[in-house]
Amino acid sequence: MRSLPSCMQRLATVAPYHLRATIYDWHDPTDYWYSIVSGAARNTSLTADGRRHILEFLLPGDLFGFGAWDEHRFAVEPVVEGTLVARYSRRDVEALAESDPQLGRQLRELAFETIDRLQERIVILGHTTARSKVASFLLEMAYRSPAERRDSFMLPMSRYDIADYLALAVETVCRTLTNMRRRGVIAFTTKRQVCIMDRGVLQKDVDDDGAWHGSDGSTDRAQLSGSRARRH
Amino acid sequence: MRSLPSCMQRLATVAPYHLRATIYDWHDPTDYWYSIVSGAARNTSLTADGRRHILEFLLPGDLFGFGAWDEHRFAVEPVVEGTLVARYSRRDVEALAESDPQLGRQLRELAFETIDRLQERIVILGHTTARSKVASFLLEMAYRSPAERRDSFMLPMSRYDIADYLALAVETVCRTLTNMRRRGVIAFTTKRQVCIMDRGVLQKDVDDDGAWHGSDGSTDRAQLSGSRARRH
DNA sequence: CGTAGTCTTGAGTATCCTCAACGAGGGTGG
DNA sequence: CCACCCTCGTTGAGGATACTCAAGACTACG
Repeated sequence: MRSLPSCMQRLATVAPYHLRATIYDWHDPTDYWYSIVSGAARNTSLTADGRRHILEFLLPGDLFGFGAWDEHRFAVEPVVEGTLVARYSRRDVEALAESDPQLGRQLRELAFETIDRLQERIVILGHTTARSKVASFLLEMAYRSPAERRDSFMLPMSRYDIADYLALAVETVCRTLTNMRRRGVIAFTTKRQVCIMDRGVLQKDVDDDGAWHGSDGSTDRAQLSGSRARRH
Repeated sequence: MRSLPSCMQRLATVAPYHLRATIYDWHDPTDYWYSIVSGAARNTSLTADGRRHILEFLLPGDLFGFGAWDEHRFAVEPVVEGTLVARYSRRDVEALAESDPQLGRQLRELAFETIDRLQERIVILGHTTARSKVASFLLEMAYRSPAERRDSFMLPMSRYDIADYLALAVETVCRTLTNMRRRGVIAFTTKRQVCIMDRGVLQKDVDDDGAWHGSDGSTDRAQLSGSRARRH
């Protein structure tokens, strides 16, 4: 995780957020950019029928609030009490970038990182089985955890948040996690503290998306038409 | 659709691509940025089991190839024969931006547009029913079509591409389109030319995601737990 | 200790996937 | 010119996954 440009740090206003508060809301003007200092947040979209969808989880170091519109189209809320968020005046930063092309370049790089993160996210959502989605999610969280905690890390969010993140029902998330625990792939010290016991199996769960029956590979999938195993 | 900065146009190299060619491939160095001049392309990810997933469709005007890595992590291929693509040397453009903060700002804006597009994409993928996904896809394509063709537009990609885009089986895409046609929501002049007959119903299909049974609203969804209708 | 929210498990059902088959259209070669 | 092949598109039948509904255990907190 790249750190933010030092010249931005001087423009930062850091504040803690309560669980019920919003860091920014739908239709708020896009006057600020933000980054998580500690804690975690979720970028959420509320659909017409009151259903909720989580676009991304924001962890320490992530810069967010980017957009080409005048108003935010989604809402960002903390998922842990007292999450510390740094706020930067968009106008001030852009004025600074006007005279400092180096900062402009760094801002571009940060936007590119957001693009990478979102693209990876789309790949995860593109998986079709619950097992593949949950395995992807766990590996993503492991990857985004501090390097010394890649195999035993905290899930700051609730099971409901995970469900809305993966577009699954809460019950399915629970069942899948339980199944992985019973298979010895993961373990829980608490409900929110997870240990990856067998990263290889977890990766295999990701890759086996769509290959439910008969993993012996006897069926020549390359002969089939459709999205399953197409040669390009 | 915003047009690209004029000073970038001078750096462009335009070339047509055949169907079997790749505009850029996995692991290619990220030395160039690109934009579609005419035609269409798909940004694809090949998974371990040979399955394919389409991250986004690229249409005329879209700038792409952004990323914070040295190598591309996905491949972009044309979906129509002879797609015209403009190529820009990343180094040249960034060098230009170094001396022209205005261009740097425009590049940021373009990256922000990509972020917006990807976030919208995640919302679509987050829908759970096939009907909702396909309806979202049609509305997205309508929105991205030229303004005078918002209700009768071309689908440049195959049904297989649509399936891999929405993480559905081809057969499900076909069945859903057929169902929409039978309901009089859409119509086809050819297999690739679609007319939106009732935009309201289509929007309703998007919103009714997850509300399969009993659309009378008698069940107080706010009382239910889980991702279905949570008060936040 | 009661309440509210989170987490988990069970039972039944519906949607979507897989497998299979067929028609349409375009390109190629005998 | 027509047969042949290949891809794309569509429809049908059956089965499995994930959803809904339901209920209970667990945790935090006033």
